[in-house]
Amino acid sequence: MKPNSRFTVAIHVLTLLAHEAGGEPVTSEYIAGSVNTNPVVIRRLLALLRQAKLVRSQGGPGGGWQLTQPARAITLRDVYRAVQGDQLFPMHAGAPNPRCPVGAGIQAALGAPYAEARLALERQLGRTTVADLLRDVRAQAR
Amino acid sequence: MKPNSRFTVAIHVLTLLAHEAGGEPVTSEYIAGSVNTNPVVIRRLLALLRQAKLVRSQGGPGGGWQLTQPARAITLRDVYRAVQGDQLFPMHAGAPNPRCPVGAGIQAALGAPYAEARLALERQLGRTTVADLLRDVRAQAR
DNA sequence: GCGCAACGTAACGAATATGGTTGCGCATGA
DNA sequence: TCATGCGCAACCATATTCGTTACGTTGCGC
Repeated sequence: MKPNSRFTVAIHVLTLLAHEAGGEPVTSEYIAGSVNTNPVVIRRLLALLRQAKLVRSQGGPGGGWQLTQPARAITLRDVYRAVQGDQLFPMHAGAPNPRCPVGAGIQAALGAPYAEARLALERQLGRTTVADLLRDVRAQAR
Repeated sequence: MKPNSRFTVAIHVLTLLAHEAGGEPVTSEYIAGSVNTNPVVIRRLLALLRQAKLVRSQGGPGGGWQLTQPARAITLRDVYRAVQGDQLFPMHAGAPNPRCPVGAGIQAALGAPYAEARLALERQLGRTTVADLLRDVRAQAR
């Protein structure tokens, strides 16, 4: 899948917006230059972040993208939930054989462990904020 | 990313082996019947689990697959590490722009949070064993 | 009102990953 | 020696992602 770099790119973009915060809105073309991709790709991704109310966009000249919250208030958990809609651990492609005792019950049995695993992951992601990353990136630049 | 059902299928297979433990080795064809897929797919997956020393295989008539450890000793963390070789959160496809301060440092800044997130996930997965799942599946069957 | 700048979105294609299938070689045990 | 079952490579179908083009829409400034 698999290579789904949405999460990493989303964090990159938000960190960039935090870096430029306070000035003019940032255009998707500028962002695309930093990520090294196409503006449309960025807009597609930012549409997800806007649904999650992490950013807002403005059309017209002088328009672009801005954070709706201080970077300190945005955790990686928020980003994860905004862009990673699919299941962490997908189930079988086709359903397992219901006539086999294990096949019949395995998916139900996995529900709780999978949910707990996702919670544990999100709990840890909640400990890092975009502000943390921005500080780290700026420290590297020296 | 996505659909990588290897993890779920691997757990299914191990639970099935635990269910049949004590008797004859189980053939990949029989397992494929429970998972509802092709024997070759099962053998490909079991090859990974064998590398991790979770199962052993035997050729010839009466051959098949068996667990190398009691189900109580196999955690979902072991399975995860055996079949999920790739990064949890892939980085950018192409490298970000090194002339942008954020692009230059974001991947390095993400190293620690990503590693901690993976650890948290694995720690939680380590709390469930194949024996737990087998008990759950058998309880459902009643 | 006009025009430009920028987003919004649909449509298409290339590249890649995954899962399924076939085929054939090899080891093993009766 | 022969049938059984694994080992493995090759191939195809499908799905997803990412990139790109194209076109519509919005909002600001003149």
